[in-house]
Amino acid sequence: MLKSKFTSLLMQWHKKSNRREMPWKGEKDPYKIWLSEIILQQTRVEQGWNYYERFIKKYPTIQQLAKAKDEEVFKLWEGLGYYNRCKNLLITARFISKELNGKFPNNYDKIILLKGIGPYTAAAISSFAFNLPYAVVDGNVFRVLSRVFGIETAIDSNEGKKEFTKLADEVLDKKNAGEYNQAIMDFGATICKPVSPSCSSCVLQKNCNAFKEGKVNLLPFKEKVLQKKHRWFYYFLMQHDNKILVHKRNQKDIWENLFEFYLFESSEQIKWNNQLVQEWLNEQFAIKSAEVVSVSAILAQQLTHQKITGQFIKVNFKKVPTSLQHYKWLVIKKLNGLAFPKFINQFLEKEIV
DNA sequence: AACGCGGGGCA
DNA sequence: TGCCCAGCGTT
Repeated sequence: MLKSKFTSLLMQWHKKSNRREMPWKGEKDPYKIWLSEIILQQTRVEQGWNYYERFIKKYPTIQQLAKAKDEEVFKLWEGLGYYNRCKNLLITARFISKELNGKFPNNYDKIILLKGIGPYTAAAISSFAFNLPYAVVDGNVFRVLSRVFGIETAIDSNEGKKEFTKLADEVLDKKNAGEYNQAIMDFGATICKPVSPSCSSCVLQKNCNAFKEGKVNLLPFKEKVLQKKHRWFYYFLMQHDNKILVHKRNQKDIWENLFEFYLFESSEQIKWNNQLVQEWLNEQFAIKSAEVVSVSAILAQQLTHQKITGQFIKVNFKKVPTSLQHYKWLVIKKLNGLAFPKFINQFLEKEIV
């Protein structure tokens, strides 16, 4: 199909048939567009929707976000995943607030320099807020273009990224970049879906290479295979005097910047029981004044790249061992002010600590 | 250029 | 269970 025909058919579809409403659509405030785009990175619209509304309500301007405390913002981000987005959100809000006098950069080259903003987000902000001619390339765009034009280059290869970026730029409606970008993403999300796309009602069907060749379900093509790790996390809820031991994760690992309890990680399963816990405590902390309160059922969580299995073990110290004195002891009532990973929250929700 | 990073929804 | 989602930073 001619590239110009693709563009005009897509724009016609958008004007006539697309009724996908979202809180940030038609928004012109670059702060709100930026916030929505960060939230939506690798995240479904439905999943990010409420987070967006809570952020805008609590922080209506970038200056207010910039002034917020880290822990408060992470608490609001809790459960959304990819927590580096939240860290970079704060870095960029504070940078713009302090160094740019609160004014969001208004051109692509400056926007893409901001932390947490890559080619996709820079194109999205440039086109939606400033109607600049930059084409977004996200999962939807890879899928639509690979199918319509029958491109089999792997989208997770460097070559593929270049090729699709070039094509995306060629089919962009440069005078209506914002509208076009909305159109192709909505089209990918509602018609040209990953699984069971609506080819029978697709306005591009007659011109779609993948449909003609029967390759719809083979495109887009990926070459990398996901490797999954299995880890065992045993969390000890060390309690003493209405306080509990918490720790902010600070390694380059999952859940960085989130809180957790005292973690004992193992590469294989451990069959804990009261006696084993007691022995382990004696060995680890060389004290006998710890009482094993309870050992939870085995819980599991499936992440994209890892499977976490583990248990929660409550321990009551009559006296805090010296080796734990430099850890952070938090009043239990304040637990709900901290952001925890889902794995921990699924335990806390049904358990009164 | 390759790899690691969450959580949810769907077939 | 496996795949994908309005991707990005690090090494």
